Amino acid sequence: MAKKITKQNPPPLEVFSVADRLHSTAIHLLRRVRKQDVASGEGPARFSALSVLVFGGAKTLGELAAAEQVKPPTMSRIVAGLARSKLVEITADPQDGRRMSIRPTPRGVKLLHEGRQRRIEYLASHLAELTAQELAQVAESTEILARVLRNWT
Amino acid sequence: MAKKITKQNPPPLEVFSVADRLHSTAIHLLRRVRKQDVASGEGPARFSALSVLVFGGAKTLGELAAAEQVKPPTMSRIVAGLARSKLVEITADPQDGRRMSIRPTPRGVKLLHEGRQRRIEYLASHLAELTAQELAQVAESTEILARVLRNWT
DNA sequence: GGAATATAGTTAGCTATGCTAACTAAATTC
DNA sequence: GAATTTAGTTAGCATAGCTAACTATATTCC
Repeated sequence: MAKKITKQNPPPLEVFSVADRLHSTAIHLLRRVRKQDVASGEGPARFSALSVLVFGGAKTLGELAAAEQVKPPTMSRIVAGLARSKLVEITADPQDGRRMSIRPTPRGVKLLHEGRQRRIEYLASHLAELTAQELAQVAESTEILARVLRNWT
Repeated sequence: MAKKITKQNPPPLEVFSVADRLHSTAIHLLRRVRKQDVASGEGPARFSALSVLVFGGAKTLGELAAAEQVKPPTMSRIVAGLARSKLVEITADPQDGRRMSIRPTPRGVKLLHEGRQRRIEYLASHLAELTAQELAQVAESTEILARVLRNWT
């Protein structure tokens, strides 16, 4: 197993510097890309929730809230907005009358893919200035961070 | 000079895949870290604007809005909030009565540094699970992306 | 079986952040 | 000195986050 730096040995200064720059870079990257999402008529929170449904299948409201790291009332409103735009449909759980099953409509799937396409094309057009090597580095680093996020408490 | 992929040759599929995962990872990373910022009593937009002032010195409202990529009315309200909390002070420009000069107060500088510390410690505590090699990879990739952002139109 | 408790979601109401449209006030141009 | 431009504000709308308090259904426990 690879050597791991754990919380028992406090992290070296280098980690703080990386954390700081990573944070600032992530903020400014998203601030730009977010505007593309808004062009679809749905805000980023709705978009992100819809993408969980499209790629992860039907979910209850609580599961969606947990996946998106927001509280149930917040997700309740996001889902209400998606339902109003007919991007998701909601059915009652026959086993448990308190639960709802939320699933994307064909319209929802279509809108997600279009928005995703628009956003990715925008980001990709800027990543296109990178060399193949740099792109590979960004790709690898993204996977590393995605793993950190999965282990996040 | 290294081979560059330019907009003249459309980007390969790989770029889209990286763009997509980068976007999703950035969203989820920030969603977690944002909660630490809120713990300081000021929201992320105020925090970010304050950091521009602390590291970049006094600015007019328009300059701040441009730096933060928001419209003037939005920045007007952010600055009003910072002023209400006595984190910035505002003086009129003696040369041009329409312009305002916004600068951080000592209290603002202190709060920024504390919040930054808290947020960075939080992020760093999770980056601490990485090996030195992985951390270096994330660091390098962050610099690459920061460069892309600087060149962004 | 029925009361107490736990769980899933909603409603109400607050704050913050984004926008556009329309305004005020100061500076500049003609 | 009138017209225009520029800097910032105000008003009003929508999204998105929260907590507190509510409803309705399930479960537990006597």
